[in-house]
Amino acid sequence: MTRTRPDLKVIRAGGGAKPSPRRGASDAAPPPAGATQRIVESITEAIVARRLMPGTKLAEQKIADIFKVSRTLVRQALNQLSRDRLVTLEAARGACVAMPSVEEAHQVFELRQMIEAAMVKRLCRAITDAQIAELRVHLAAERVAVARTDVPGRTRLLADFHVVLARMLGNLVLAQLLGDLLSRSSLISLMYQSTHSAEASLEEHVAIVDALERRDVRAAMRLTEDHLDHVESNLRLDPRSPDLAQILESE
Amino acid sequence: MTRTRPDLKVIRAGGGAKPSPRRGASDAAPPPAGATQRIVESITEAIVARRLMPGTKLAEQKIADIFKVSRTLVRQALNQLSRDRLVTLEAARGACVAMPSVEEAHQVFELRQMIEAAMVKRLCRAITDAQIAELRVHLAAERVAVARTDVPGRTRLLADFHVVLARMLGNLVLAQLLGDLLSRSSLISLMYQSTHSAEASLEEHVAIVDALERRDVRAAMRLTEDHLDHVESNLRLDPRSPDLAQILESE
DNA sequence: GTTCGCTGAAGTGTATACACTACAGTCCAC
DNA sequence: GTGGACTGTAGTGTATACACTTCAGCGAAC
Repeated sequence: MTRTRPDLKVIRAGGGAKPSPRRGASDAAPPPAGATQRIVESITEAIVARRLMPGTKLAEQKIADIFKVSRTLVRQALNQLSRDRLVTLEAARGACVAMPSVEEAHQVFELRQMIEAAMVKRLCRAITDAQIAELRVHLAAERVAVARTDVPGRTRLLADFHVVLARMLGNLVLAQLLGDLLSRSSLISLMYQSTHSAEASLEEHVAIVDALERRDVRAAMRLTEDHLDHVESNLRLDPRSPDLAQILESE
Repeated sequence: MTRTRPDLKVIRAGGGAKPSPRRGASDAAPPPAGATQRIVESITEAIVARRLMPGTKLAEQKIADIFKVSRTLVRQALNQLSRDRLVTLEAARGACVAMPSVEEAHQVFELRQMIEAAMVKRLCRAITDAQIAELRVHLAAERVAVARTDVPGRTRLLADFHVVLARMLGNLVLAQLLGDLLSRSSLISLMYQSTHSAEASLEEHVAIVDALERRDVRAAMRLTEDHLDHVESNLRLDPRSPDLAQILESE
């Protein structure tokens, strides 16, 4: 028996409102930019915002009805999402919101550690005072969201911090890659995290910016690696409830 | 006027023969793994093997005829390829083999430098003697291909060296990412490289493996960064013929 | 009572049809 | 002779149709 299948209409909750300024710093593709992209962004946002739980079946026709389009466009969207690893496609069985394995979770965080440490290293040499100020503004926004326990907002801001860093290197390829990894990280957190300490993440972000301001390469790298270690170790990666549910369902 | 449009049948030359053991160390999806994937791999292989030149128009119906399928599957394949940045999709104008800009080329190599240096750093602590031996075997194969000036073979082997390193960390996410970046690098080399010194690349690979064998972290990282710097600086990234052609065509 | 096989519904995989956009070549007006 | 509007064609964007796979439910045989 499948658990309470959440109504797929959650996909649209707040869907088109936030055009998700990510995924296109170069191609400013506004509203008429293909209906497929709209579907991709809505579903991505729904997953990252934790309205769609891992394992949720994504039936093509139902999504098509919700968006008032044909299955053709939905299939394109699901294919794209599967390349982002946010949904899994099983041959002739359809699409589900992905359930990343413990191993995959670890690999994603390891890769982020490698990339973000290298990124911060270069940033120490390249960052300007204006960019430092910009980071301070971002941190202030994080602090507000954390203070008012605005869960969706703080989740997004805490993740965007890393993308903002990436963009400051002026490397769009890097920025997009990190955006993808952060989406996957969101899904992983959703699946395995019990109580993530948003306050701790915020303070670690502050420490990283402090190190950047001092141009302290060694400290910035170590703080970044520690931060990601900390986030990962706060996950419940030991075989517990989510995996249990998965096992029970697949039997 | 478009330049001499090479016959699209080049897509199939040697197509299904080499199932391209890349792109799926986990999902061993052999022949019946969807016709779409077959098309993606054929076109990818054709681009990387330099049978399809940058800018070549990829008309859906023509490709559909070649593979004896409907446009539906071709569209799926082209969408996937566009996410790999190997082809560009222009709204209502169709698909072309991508022509990465100078800026994008630099960003790809910068990202590779960041990732591969970090990868080699970790590898110094984790690599086993058996894996060193495996690398020596790979280097021997590279040497043979370089010696007999087997251009397609040496190109593939020189690129695979980096993927082999990635796989040795046991991180599939990393390995797949690097595979994608190497495809893009191949396209970039194809577009901008005049005479790449395969011998130099080979010797630099040897030096990296030597450093790995000594577990010399500092040297391994520096050699890796230098290697990629060298490859990039051997490209003709100054505005020359390819860009000129591009500019003339877009006016 | 359990297990195997059947059947029907639901859903995916692929092909085809049709509308619309972009482009080239032509024709007409000036 | 040149510039601009027109029209035909090629090609993309989306929808729909149909075949096939999967799965749940039911019934019969053991």
